[in-house]
Amino acid sequence: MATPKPRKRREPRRPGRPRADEANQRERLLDAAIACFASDGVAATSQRSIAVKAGVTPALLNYYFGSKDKLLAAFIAERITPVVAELRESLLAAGTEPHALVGAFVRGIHGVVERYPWWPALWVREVLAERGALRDLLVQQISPQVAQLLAKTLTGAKQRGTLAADLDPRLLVVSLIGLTLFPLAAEPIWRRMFNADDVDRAALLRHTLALLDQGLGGSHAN
Amino acid sequence: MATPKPRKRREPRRPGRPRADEANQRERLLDAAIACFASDGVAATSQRSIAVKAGVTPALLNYYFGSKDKLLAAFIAERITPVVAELRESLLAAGTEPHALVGAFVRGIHGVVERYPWWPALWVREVLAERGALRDLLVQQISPQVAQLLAKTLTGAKQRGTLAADLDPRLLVVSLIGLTLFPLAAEPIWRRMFNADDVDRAALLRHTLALLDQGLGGSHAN
DNA sequence: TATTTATTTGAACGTTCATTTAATTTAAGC
DNA sequence: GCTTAAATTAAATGAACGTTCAAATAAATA
Repeated sequence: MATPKPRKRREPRRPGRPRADEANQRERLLDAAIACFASDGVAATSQRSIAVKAGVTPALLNYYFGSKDKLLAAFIAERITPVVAELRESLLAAGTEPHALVGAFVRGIHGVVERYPWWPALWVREVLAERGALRDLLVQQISPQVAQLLAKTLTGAKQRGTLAADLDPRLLVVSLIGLTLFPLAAEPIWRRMFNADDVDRAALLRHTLALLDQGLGGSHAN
Repeated sequence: MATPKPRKRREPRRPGRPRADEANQRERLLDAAIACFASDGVAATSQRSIAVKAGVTPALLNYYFGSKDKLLAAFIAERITPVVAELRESLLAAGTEPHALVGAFVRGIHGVVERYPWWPALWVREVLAERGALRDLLVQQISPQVAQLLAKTLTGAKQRGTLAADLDPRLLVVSLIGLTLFPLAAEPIWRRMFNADDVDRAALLRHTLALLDQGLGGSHAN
């Protein structure tokens, strides 16, 4: 467990306003919630487990957020939406040439994950599931800002011939996400699986860009 | 909902052994469980919700499976493991040339998903999560049979120069899974997102193989 | 036909969940 | 220093959970 346990272990915290240290509880609680969401999934996370991780009682969560639903809403508004807006900006700055655009996307995702390690696991998990907690958000808000933008630009590139003819621009967006988000989400697994301690994020990034650039390469009969 | 509701709707089923129709309850219950697992996640699925979907009481689940844990174990043993073994066979039959091997993998996954539509969503969801219900299974049993086999063969190919030099064979396995399983898991989403009713599974397969074959293609300055 | 065995429910148990309320402690403002 | 406001917990609520068990009903066997 990465999260530090509640500071001292002395007597079990009594009621009452705390001694002025330990400000920004709200942010701490959000952090704890995200950690639980990422490891157990949103639906399977109880307020109790979040509270335990943060070293408080479940009642405090409702003091700050009102309810479980509102806690999720706060998480989305304060920790998801801003990052997506940022990602969109970097795409807009990358222009319309496919290799540059795709590179910007892959690098952009890597950049996000660098700062928010929980991002890919949570994202993959809560979007792909039929009743995932972030699914509606993706389709209604994120997708227009990022995926549609990408697809539109790639469609233009294909018409100009700067994108291979047998690729579907819309499917390429999906492939891109699968090619970046998935390996990052699965990182702990393939590290263990392949004893791949020698591979760092930069190597993963290079590998991904190389695959996108040229495919498998080598000679082949097919 | 795909699962047919309990046949008749008359009076609310009393106790007692049923009238000889409606055999293989066990399989029906497993189907219902899988449907719930796929849409809500394993941890968030209650026995009650499975029972409701199958039109029985929660007690019956425990009659057939003993407990929630054993139900999960039965699901894995009876519905996951056999398919993996099958997939492994098709890889062994594909030989060692990278393009053929990779093609066999991609086609193999598509074949599995054709028969078991719940496969990708469940897989992605329960493996990527830190405490996912299938994670240990993957690392300890599936991975050696499929992923390690792939990685080993690809490593050999790279040494013989039939695989691009700047690809990492182990990471390529991860890329492959991301490139096939992820788009299939996300199918309902990108269909809606891009109004992509014109794209069928065969088109997705062609697109994926094309991307693997040549990358983005087109002309580029980079 | 009589008896045993298999399958199913209803009802109950103790646990955990999200949420509310009252009490408690400290900080902040006057 | 007094009063008010903010932050926190303990305790309580009712709903949902997994599980167990006796009773009920039909099938299978003798």
